[in-house]
Amino acid sequence: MTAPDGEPLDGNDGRTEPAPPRRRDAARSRELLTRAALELFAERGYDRTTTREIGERAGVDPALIARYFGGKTQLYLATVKLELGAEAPADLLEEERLRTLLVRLTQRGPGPSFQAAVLPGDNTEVQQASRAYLYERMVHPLHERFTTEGVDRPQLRAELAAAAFAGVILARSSGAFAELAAADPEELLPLLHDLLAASRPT
Amino acid sequence: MTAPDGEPLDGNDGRTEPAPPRRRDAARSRELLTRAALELFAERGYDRTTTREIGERAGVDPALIARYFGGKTQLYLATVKLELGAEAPADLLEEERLRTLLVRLTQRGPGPSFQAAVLPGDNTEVQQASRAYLYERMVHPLHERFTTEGVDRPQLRAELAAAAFAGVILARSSGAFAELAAADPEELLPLLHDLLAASRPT
DNA sequence: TCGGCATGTCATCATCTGAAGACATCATCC
DNA sequence: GGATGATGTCTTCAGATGATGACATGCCGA
Repeated sequence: MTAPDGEPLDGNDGRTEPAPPRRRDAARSRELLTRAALELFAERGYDRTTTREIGERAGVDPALIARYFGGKTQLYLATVKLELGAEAPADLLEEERLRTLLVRLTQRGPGPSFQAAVLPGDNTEVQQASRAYLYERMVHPLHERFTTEGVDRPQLRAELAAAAFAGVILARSSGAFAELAAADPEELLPLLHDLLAASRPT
Repeated sequence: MTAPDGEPLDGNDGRTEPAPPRRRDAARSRELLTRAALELFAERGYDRTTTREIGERAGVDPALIARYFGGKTQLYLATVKLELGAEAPADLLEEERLRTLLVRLTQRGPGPSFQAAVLPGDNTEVQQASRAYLYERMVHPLHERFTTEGVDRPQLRAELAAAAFAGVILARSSGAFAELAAADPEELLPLLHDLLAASRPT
C-alpha cells in the first residue's frame, strides 16, 4: 500500500550514477515516517496508532520518531502540515472544487484532521492543529462566500456545511454505511453537492 | 453532573420507610456504572475512557465492571442498549422529530454510538453494536420514507443524510466549531432541516 | 442465631505504549 | 587514513490500563 517512491528508483544501469543506496539518510527516514504516520492516523485514529506500528510500516526504527520529531504528538503535527500543504482551500459549494476534493479523499481517505473535527477531546495541541487546518481549509472559504452573498449567519452556515461534509467523508471511510462507502464519487457528487448547497437560505 | 436519582431520594422523614441505605445493591451498582460509562464514553470516546474513571464517577469500585458486565467492552454494549431503549427511531426529515432529537442531543450530548458511525476501526464488536443502533435509529426510517416517496437511490440518500446529521451533531459537541456548538437548537433547527431535506432530489 | 452467598474492597499482575539512553555503524571532512 | 558527528539499532524504563483473584463484609434464609 505504501507508495514505493521517494527513492530515485534507478534500478537499471545507471552509468553515471551507480545508484548509491544511501543507507543513511535522515531526510528519507523522516519522510517515510511521516507518510506511514499519515496513513495510520487516518486509518485508525491518533490513539489507536502506536509508534511501533508507524515504525514498522515505514521500515524505520520507532526510536527515530523521538529523535526527529520529538515524539508522537509532534509527528502528528507534521502530518497535519503535510496534509495542509497538499491542497489549497476549497469552496465546498463550487461543484468542480467539490469533485476534486471528493475524488482525492476517496483515493487517499480523509486525513487525520477530519477526525479531530468530530471527536470529543480535551483540546490538546493535536486537536487544535487539526481544527485550525480544517477551519482554514473548509470553513473559511464558505464563510467568505456567504458573506459576499449577503447571507445571514454566514459563520453558522459555514460551520454547518463543513460539519456535514466531514460527517459524510468520515462515514464513507469508516465502514459504518455500506452503500455510502461503496458509492462512486461521480455518483455521489450531485447528491452531496445538493446537500451542501442547502446550507444557503432557500 | 451525575443525576442523583435512581435512589428513592426520601431524604425527609420517611416514617414507613426509614430509607434503608441498602449499602449493598448490585442492581444499583450496575446502574450507576452504566450511567457513568454512558457519560464518559460520550465525552471522551471509548478509548480514552478508563475503567478507573468510570468507577470513580459512579462511586463504584472498577472491579465490579468485570464482575457485572464481563469487561469494558460489554459495559459499552450495555450503554448502547440503554441508548437504544431511550428513544424510538426518528425520521430526520420530519421537522418535529428533528426538533425533539436535536434538543435531546443538545442536552445529553450524543451517545457513544455516533462516534462509531464516523470513526475508523477494525469493526470490533463495540463498533458493530453502535452501528446497528444508528442504522435502525436513523437510516432505516429515512430509507422507508424515500422508498415510499419513490425516490431513486433511497439507501444511498438515507445514509448520506444520516452521515451528515451525525457530523453536525458530533461537531457540535466536539468543540471544533465554536458557533455551531453555541447555537441554540431552535436557531439551528431550520438550517439543519433544510440541509437534511436536500437529501431528496430537487 | 448463624451459615452461606452476594456484594464490595483491595492488592497485584500482564500487557501495552511512549520515551530515553547506551551502543554500533556509517559518512564526511581534514 | 583517521577523527568526529550523524544516523541507526537495540534494550530498557516508567506509567497507564484492563483484568484477576484473594479476602472482607453485609444480607438473607433456615
